[in-house]
Amino acid sequence: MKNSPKMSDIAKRAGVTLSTVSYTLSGKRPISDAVKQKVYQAMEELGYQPNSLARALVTKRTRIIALLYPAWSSKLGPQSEFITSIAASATDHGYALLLWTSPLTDDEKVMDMTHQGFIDGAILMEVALHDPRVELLQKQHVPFVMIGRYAENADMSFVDLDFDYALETSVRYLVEEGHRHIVLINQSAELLERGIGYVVRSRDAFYREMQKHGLQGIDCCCEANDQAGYEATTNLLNDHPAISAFILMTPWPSGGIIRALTDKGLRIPEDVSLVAIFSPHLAQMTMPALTSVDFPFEEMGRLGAQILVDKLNGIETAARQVLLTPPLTIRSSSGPHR
Amino acid sequence: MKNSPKMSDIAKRAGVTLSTVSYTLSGKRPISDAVKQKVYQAMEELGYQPNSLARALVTKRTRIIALLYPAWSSKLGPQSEFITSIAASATDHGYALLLWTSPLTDDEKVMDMTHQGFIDGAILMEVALHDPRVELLQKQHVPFVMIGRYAENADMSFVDLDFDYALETSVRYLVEEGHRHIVLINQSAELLERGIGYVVRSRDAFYREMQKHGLQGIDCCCEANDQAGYEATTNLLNDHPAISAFILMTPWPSGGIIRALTDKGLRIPEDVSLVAIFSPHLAQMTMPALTSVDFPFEEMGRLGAQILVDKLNGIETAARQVLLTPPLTIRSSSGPHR
DNA sequence: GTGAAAGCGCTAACAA
DNA sequence: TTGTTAGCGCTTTCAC
Repeated sequence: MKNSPKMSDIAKRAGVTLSTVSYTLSGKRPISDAVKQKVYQAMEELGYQPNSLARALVTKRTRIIALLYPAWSSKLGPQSEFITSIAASATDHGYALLLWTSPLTDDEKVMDMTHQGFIDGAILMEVALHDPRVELLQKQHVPFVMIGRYAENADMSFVDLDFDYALETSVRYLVEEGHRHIVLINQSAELLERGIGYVVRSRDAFYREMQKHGLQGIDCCCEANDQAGYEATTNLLNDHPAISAFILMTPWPSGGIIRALTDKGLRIPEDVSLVAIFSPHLAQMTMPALTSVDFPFEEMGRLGAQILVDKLNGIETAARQVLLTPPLTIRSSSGPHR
Repeated sequence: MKNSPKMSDIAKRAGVTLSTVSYTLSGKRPISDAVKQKVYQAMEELGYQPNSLARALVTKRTRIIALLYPAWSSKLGPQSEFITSIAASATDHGYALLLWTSPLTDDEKVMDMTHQGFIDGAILMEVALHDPRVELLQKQHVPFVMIGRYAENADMSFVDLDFDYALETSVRYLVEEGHRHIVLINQSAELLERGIGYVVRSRDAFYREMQKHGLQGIDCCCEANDQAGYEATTNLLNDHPAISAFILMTPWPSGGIIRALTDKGLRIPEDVSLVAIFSPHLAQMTMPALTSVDFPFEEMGRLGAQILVDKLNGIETAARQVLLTPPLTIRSSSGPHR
């Protein structure tokens, strides 16, 4: 980092010019073997490392993509499962991933990094129905793809779980098993208020499907911890003793939920059925293992990165929209109502 | 991104020189209010966004730090809990976090990004006892801190959980509760073979403490999934029917472990005790909630970022070494042996 | 208080 | 096959 050799140093030592060194490195020009030898040797001897900052300044490509996620979800929780798959996929395509937390509030500074040329494109997480980041990115002509969806998605690329489908499937399954009193344990109230797409969509889809079956649903926002799950469940059970099924959108409270059920003397799945929308990992960590619409974090992350990279490479210019519909996997937490 | 205005454009429009614009922005020189006005207005009108790539080229600071983690742990699992806290902390200090997966195998390309001046410093995760990345970073004079430890840590900064302490504590607790046949469910065999610090240290500390009590321990590597947990437990129980306690180092198999126990007709904690070294979130997701040395992901990540930033800002030049010793939190998965 | 000009380390025309 | 040179968009020294 300190006084590192530059191309001119290599050139001097190899007895050629700067550009020859550059071309040797990039291979964009035929170079005689003799010269190649000398250049490589000089680089070796001096321990040369190209300065990609300088390179990026002229090529206008950094090979870095940003992952933008709201600052308030620093406890990203399960969402963080996206991160590793996006990063892995980006790496495979020769890109590095820059994590960039943007306070949704401060529109000005949000993109500080974005526009300054540090990134070639962006992936948005936790997209709200009306997300200021979307407009900003569009205005700045930064290529981006969303994990999640905006309200109005024409001409925008995204990858999302089809939450409408996920909740229809879950509700229908439970209803077919004879359940009539079903509750949706949704994400925290904060996320709902902020209008985060999947939180709103899940709730709406839940009620829509319940109505379709002539049933009245109950929904409830739950903070992402054990305790909150316990309390929410206890309260719900007190208020509506007829409840026989829960749909869980968030994993952290599930321990508390199961404990509350057990403490009430209710058995799973004999007395109460549980259906989750989790990653398979998490769905199988509880006892009993949860029936679940397995959330395809891995696939979604990979696809998101793929789509962005294609866009950056000019392979795909049209918007790509992917909605995934993984099947319901029946495990041990659900069964017929009796 | 496309034809964005540069400083010279602002200068022209404001009727001043390039350098005046630069100084107006940086505030490193007194500028008359009249000029300031004109400059700001011009920036406003043209929608100016400074190009930080160019800036970084001259200042030699990108305000980006890299998080290096081995490519093979793309399913970083719980380790990913570090990522969000590191990112949040970095953001607070004005740095962005660049995720960089380095194949431990290919020493050459590992640091591709590092040396090229794109990053000011690095945080290493999943540090092996003999980690090639450490030597590379040292050779390149890139400031770094480790989450985890090297074999030889003189003059190097790190933050780590004190696994010796964690295992001593766990074993001692179980022994005091009367358990004599204790097994350690460790991370996957691959991690152990690669010599990842905490995996090796945990195993060694486990046997050391068992020996201290005149006991013979059993350890077992387990892949990070439900099924592996089930099988490992079933096999262990068949081979050593006297086992009455498990220490769990990795969360994903725990569902399978609990199910295997239940299927054998063993109750927790009446017949078998479980002690985990997890994040509190995960420890409380199972039923019963796990007694655990709560893994301080949040704190470790925050501290790691803090230490690196201090180093980058020249506040702290000496190496800082932090070893955390969180207490054992007794929950419902453990009790006296009988 | 402001301006002129020399780089930062590289890429890529343009020439030979 | 190789050399020369003009930038990329900014910071900062040196002058005024």
